[in-house]
Amino acid sequence: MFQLSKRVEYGLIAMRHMAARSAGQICTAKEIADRYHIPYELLAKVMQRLAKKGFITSYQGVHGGYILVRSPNDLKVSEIIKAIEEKDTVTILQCEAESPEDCIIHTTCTIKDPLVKLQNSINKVFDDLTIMEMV
Amino acid sequence: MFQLSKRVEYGLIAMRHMAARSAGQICTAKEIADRYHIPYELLAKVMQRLAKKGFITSYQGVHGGYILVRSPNDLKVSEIIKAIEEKDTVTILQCEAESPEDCIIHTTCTIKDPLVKLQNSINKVFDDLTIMEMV
DNA sequence: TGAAAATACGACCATTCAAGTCTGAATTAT
DNA sequence: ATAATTCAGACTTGAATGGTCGTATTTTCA
Repeated sequence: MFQLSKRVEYGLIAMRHMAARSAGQICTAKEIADRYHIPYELLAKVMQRLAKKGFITSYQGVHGGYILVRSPNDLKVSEIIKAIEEKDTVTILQCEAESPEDCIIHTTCTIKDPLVKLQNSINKVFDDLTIMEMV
Repeated sequence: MFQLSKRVEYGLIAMRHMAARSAGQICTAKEIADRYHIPYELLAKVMQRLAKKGFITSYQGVHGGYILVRSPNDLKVSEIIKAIEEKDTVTILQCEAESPEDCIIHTTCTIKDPLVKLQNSINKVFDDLTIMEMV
């Protein structure tokens, strides 16, 4: 509970790794998987997702791999989490996640307002950390 | 992912509810379950846990129920989360949760340090919000 | 031209966890 | 006694997560 998924952890490790490389240098999924002892197939899927979302560019073929698109200091951790989880919010409250009407509690939910404020504070924390600061 | 569990949500709702009551007034699990349309059995278990951890005092029997032990402005949200989840840390990183040796990555994990800092910021957010501020 | 190295994509499985339910106690006021 | 409550488990179900596998497709290069 209240943990980042392995997918996100792997994604952050990969992004950090690429950021540490000199710009424009290509990285393969295999190389990263080996280096950090993480399962290749899973990492590969994460990177494919990151590629699809435009964070990294993919190159197929023998000397293929991935390259960072944006500058590390322009890459918020929050963005990467959202991309990997395919959500557009990082939400601690469950009722927020689905459509508000689905939540039976909704109308009587007394903790929502204070926790939304708390949510904003947490979002800020994730927004403020960039990949740049991780390398 | 990255959400509070229903248990925690229900627990916070219950704690807030009791805090809103005049001090010393007894509340039953059934009353709270009805009031907020949450499943009684689940809420009951959450409150039993909170009782065991000393946040509320339980009274059995016909006019039994629960009463807040401490003052609402002394009740950090972080404490309640930890009590309900039976963890002594609220941890976003998975490698942190188990014993560090279990994590194969551990030795090569590059994102740990920065995320621990981020963790601290988040902890602060949960520490700073009290039940008092929710009522 | 064929083999090798890489990404791309989807199906699949196993395990865990959360949520919820149920059953049966023990306690206590009336 | 009976009813209302907490207490303590076991149990079921469903979904999500982590991980694996198989099979394309693309590209380089010997």
